[in-house]
Amino acid sequence: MVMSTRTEPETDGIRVAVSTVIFSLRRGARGDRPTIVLPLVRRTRDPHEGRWALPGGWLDRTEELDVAASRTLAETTGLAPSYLEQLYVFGDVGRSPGRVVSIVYWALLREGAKLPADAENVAWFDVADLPPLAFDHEHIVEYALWRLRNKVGYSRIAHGLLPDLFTLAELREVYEAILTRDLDPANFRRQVENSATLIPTERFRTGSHRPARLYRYDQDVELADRGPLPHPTAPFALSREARS
Amino acid sequence: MVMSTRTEPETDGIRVAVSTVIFSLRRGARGDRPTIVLPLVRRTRDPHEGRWALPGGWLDRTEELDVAASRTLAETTGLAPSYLEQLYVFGDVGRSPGRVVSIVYWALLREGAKLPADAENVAWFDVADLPPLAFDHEHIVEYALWRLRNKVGYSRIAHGLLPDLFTLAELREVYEAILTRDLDPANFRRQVENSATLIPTERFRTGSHRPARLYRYDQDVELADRGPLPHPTAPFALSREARS
DNA sequence: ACAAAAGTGTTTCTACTACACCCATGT
DNA sequence: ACATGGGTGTAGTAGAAACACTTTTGT
Repeated sequence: MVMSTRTEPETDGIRVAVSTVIFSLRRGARGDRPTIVLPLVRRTRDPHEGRWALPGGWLDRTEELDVAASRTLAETTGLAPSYLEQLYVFGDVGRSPGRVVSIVYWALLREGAKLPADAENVAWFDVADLPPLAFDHEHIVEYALWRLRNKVGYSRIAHGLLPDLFTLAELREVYEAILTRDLDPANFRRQVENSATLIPTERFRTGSHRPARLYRYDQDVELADRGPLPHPTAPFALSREARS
Repeated sequence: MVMSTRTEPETDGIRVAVSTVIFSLRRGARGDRPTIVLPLVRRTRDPHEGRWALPGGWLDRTEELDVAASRTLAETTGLAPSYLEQLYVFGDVGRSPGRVVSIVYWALLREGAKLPADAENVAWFDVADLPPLAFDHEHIVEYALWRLRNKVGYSRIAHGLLPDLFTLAELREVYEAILTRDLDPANFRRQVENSATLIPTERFRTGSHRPARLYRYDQDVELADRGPLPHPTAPFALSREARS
């Protein structure tokens, strides 16, 4: 360790936090377009007490970054994400008392995620109708939505919001919810069929009108191209502890 | 401040560093395709002493993130970048002794950047022919190159490597250097002309064969779409202190 | 029978590609 | 004059968009 008696720039006292923007899907009344929702946590202590904020926490010294994101995600929702990616680092000097550098991830949860029964001060919000948020979290959510809308155009990321089996109409509705505009069902069908990322099954969704074929993921295709970055550490399977 | 006597996860002792991958352009013998180059710093102290590393330094508690990136960039090259963007945060537990979270930026410098005369232990390297690097900097450079190659396809980012006036052939050579493949001059011309991001001037580059028209940037068009992110803080004009 | 969603066919439009060709200058 | 890079023209191709149409179910 190099010690110096000169007055040097102060590099200690910077705290590192990890937060996650968690997107999921909520289907409303039958026939309505589904909406993108995210869970927020009501703050119970000082800066911005009472305001809604992104789930997060302090980074532990021995904890990988994506594990920290998965951990806070699991603590909030009790679930493991179907997709997790680093979003951005927000570290403006004035964004929080003291100097806090927030490493923000964004994640997808499959449709129908339920908050654990013991979850207090946690609630789902429609991204189109958010309350005032703590810190600069409104900007963060806005940027995460921008990233999601971009990524949906050139990757299979929308599949991360759906269960294992789904119809093409359900997949299209996910795209429509993210892009907030209607898509032509005929052209949409051809595009995803030509992309060779879906496997048709012999099962059908009945109950209304003509049955629709169910599709499933091609597990060999990644949800999104992450470039040369390594894959995230497998999140510890908090939601799978119950299996036999 | 909330104090606790329980044994809690340790969140102190994490250090925050800022590094920058700085790309510029080097033209070789006349007629050869230019190459993408970046400056590296030879480490003079312990972890990986003697190895080449990305320019960087510790984040000061009162310093904005992009200012820290600009600062280390200026300390290394004496110049201000034509483009600066956050790349990624690397924070693996094992990447460095102690826990270091590195916020990495990437930047472009216009062609022909010269290192300051007093620059010791700094040198330019062709990205296609790098020496072994310290820490995980090889992966970082690989990722930055991937981002550059992607971004060149959907933004005007290549202009950040050129001086104010340039020919279409020079611009095309930048694309070819980044993508490492030849482009059709005729089609390339039409693409950039249709993009309405260049303004033709009445000046021409002479000296060989038919003179080529010089173009300049349309200042109103951003180099790259940054989404809803705020623009970087204007880097303090270290290279412009001499004006009047 | 009819409504409504599933699924197919067809035309148009646009953008990129390949490549032939002409233009203007230095040697 | 001729070689060379600057610059234009044009036909072919692939994919997206628009929309008419057929199919299959529930009521």
